[in-house]
Amino acid sequence: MRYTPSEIEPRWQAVWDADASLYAAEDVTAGKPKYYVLEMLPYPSGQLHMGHVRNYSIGDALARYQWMRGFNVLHPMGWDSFGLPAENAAIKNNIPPREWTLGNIAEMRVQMRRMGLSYDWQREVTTCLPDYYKWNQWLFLKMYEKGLAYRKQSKVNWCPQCATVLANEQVVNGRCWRHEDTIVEQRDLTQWFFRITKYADELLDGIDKLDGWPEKVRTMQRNWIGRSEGAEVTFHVTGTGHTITVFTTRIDTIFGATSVQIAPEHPLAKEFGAADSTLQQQIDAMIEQQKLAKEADALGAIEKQGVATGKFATNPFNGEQVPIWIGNYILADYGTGAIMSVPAHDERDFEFATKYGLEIKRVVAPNVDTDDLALPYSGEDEAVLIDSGDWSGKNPLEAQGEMAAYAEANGFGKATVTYRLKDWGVSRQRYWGTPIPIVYCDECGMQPVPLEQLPVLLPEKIDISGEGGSPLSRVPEFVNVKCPTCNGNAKRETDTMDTFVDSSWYFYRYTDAKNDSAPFDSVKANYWFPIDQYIGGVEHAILHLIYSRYWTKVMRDLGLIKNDEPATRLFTQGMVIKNGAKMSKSKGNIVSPDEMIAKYGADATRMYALFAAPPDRDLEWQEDGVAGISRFLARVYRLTTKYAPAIAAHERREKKTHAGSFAALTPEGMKLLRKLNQTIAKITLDFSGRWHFNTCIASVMTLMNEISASEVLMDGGAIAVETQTEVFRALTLMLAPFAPFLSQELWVLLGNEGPVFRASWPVADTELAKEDEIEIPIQVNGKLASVVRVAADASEDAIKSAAHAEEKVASRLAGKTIVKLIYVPGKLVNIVVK
RNA sequence: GCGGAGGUGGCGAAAUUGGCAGACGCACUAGCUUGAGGUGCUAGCGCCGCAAGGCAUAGGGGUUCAAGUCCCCUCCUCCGCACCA
Repeated sequence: MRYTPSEIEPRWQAVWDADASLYAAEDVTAGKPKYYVLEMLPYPSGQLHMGHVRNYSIGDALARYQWMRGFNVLHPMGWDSFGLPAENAAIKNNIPPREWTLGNIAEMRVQMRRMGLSYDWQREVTTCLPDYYKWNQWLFLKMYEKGLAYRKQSKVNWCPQCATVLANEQVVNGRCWRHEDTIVEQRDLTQWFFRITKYADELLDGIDKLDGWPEKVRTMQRNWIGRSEGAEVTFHVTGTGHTITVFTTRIDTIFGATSVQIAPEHPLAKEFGAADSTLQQQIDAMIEQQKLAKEADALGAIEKQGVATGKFATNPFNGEQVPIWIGNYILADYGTGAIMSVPAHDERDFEFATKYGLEIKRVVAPNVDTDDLALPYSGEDEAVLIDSGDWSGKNPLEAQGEMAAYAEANGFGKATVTYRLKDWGVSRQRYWGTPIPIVYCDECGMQPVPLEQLPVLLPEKIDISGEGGSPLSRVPEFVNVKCPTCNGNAKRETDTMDTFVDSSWYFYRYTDAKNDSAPFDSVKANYWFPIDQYIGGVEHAILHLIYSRYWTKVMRDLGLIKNDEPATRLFTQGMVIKNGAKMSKSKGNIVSPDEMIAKYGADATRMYALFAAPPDRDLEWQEDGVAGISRFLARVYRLTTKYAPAIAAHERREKKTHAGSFAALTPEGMKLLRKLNQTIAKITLDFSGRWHFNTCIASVMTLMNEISASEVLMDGGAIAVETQTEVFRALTLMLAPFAPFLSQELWVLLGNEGPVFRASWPVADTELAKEDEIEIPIQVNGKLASVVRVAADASEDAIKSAAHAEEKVASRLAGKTIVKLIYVPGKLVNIVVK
């Protein structure tokens, strides 16, 4: 019989599609241990791409394996379905966003089913539907109540392409995360923010415990949070009532401060500029320069420039007057927007001071013997303070705490911590997102929409032009509303929420997807959480993955869940590339999954995605490789179906068929069973540990080669039907995580019933797996001379004499003296000669 | 510049604890089969060499009986961060 995936796959797909219970997770009362495996939900663009295929093939293999290992598996899927492409499609093709999106979802769901992915579709979550976004609004209001959602005016990132604001996390190299070629602008706007900074320390400290996450992601998150311990010190501006507070991590060097530098956007700069129009012009130029540099993501590249204000400030530690400068390299939105400049001990300050001829005053010296007294010197631990008043002679690290305490005691400073992390701006001036449930009343001011009035529905009839502000603001029926407090005329908030809000908690909704009285039932969430294995692309390392960690902590503090982190283990799979480059439309190197499936079948396509490289590495898509997998599956099919009738008739369904029949086992059968059990052991190990599916599949291929080589023996009766049963049964089970359609087909042909992935994973018999003969390499001076074949339990002496008996060994030993002989039991012999 | 991951045949890769480098697959070569057309099977396939043998895991050095694996130096590729005081 010929292997025809185009016949087998649709047939089983129809069976599976008709049975919603097939992949359903059991409820929380199931007596089994739970296992929550999750792949990141896709944006429904309408077409699955190879990155998805790879991501889902990994997750599906794991889900099926864990089912076979006896776990209660939760393996859901959903749609991150709000977002701009739907609006763009509406503008371009005049299709309503909802219609376009739901159409895409339907198409992609078909593609996923065609791939045979084992999702529990009863738990499907579609974020753009009111039954989901209602809970976004509900959670928003809970956060509003707790002061975690607030409105403020600030400088925000504006993507002209999206015509909306972006959060800091969504700006990549100064460009929009969705539009690589679009430079993000800076604008002043009033926006809604989530107070993620409140959880900065917990988010940072939690990283240490995420030992199931890739180090790379942990490092990126640490960098992003950017915690910096230091101190604030307040300087009085001479002759005015003003003060300047600086932030420094090196308060110990304050006796070496020779100027104070403030950002051009610092409030005092404005003050100074007001009295001096030349100065104001210089300040304006710097502001413009910083803005442009930020937009070009070249803040680090601008040349340091400054302008002296002519004003002075008093160093509260020693009473010295230092000049106040405005520096183009000082950022208004980090720390206090002002620094003290210590040229002797900071590289940047040194550069600046040298350029403008400012005083350089050494206050730290190395306390170890060194000739290198060059400045700037930034040593801390092996150093000592000099010319620093009462702190002279102290170690800098020690002095830092003391000096901050001193500043605090005297009212001009304190120890403090700053973060690079900023609050999460969530307002979007777009239509296709969750409406922010807030109403503005002339009388009562800002009012939250009462919970019982949720959801605030998106109006269906809307004209999206892509121009001029938030589309919702042009829908009077939406905007005009009665104030929930005074019932007077009021207006709705017309911005919608960032779509990253949707994906911050969607995985909780899977645990109770149809709940219409709460986002989910806490009992259910607490049973399933945390996620045991989360799988997705590394591109979300600081976007989705930091937001969802934050959201988990917020929901915990709202009493909804108990876990501190969403996922115990995270796996970031590599990219799928073609001809050395990431697949993309612009490069024209896209390979369509549908085309692959049509040509080779879903099984071969999925299996290739797992075989071609370890899952964490980039994978070069080679169609010839898919053809190779397809040939392999065809061989499995041909051989299994050849013996299946006899095996099925034999009707041996027990796990350990060989138990009573060892005596009847032929040496040839024994050999095959040995290989089988070695393969089971190898795959089981790789599955539980390193996830190297490529080597798993390679070892199944090796087994298959051995079975092929035994065909004559099976035909001739040298390998009995009992043994055949054992071999083909296990082979089929081992293929189930990788090639679900084929293994299901073979499972039934072998006389079994029910889903193959609910059968038990085979257990390796270590006794059977043992070799009775082993090969021992014989080295002479570390170089391979020969290999001897000996009984597995051969004595050291027997192996040594076998080694000496080898002609090639003897010839290399001739005329030499044996200095030493290394024998590693079961591994090798190395004869060292002179 | 800082941090991380990598560099092994023509290609994707394997070598899990320092112990036969290149499993498995692709491509290629030869033969058989098939007969129309990405068929199946058998054998070969790191490099040099007729062979014996030698040389090979980015390059150089070291430790060891033994190094892809451990240590030191250098080079290259990819990713992240980068005036954050």
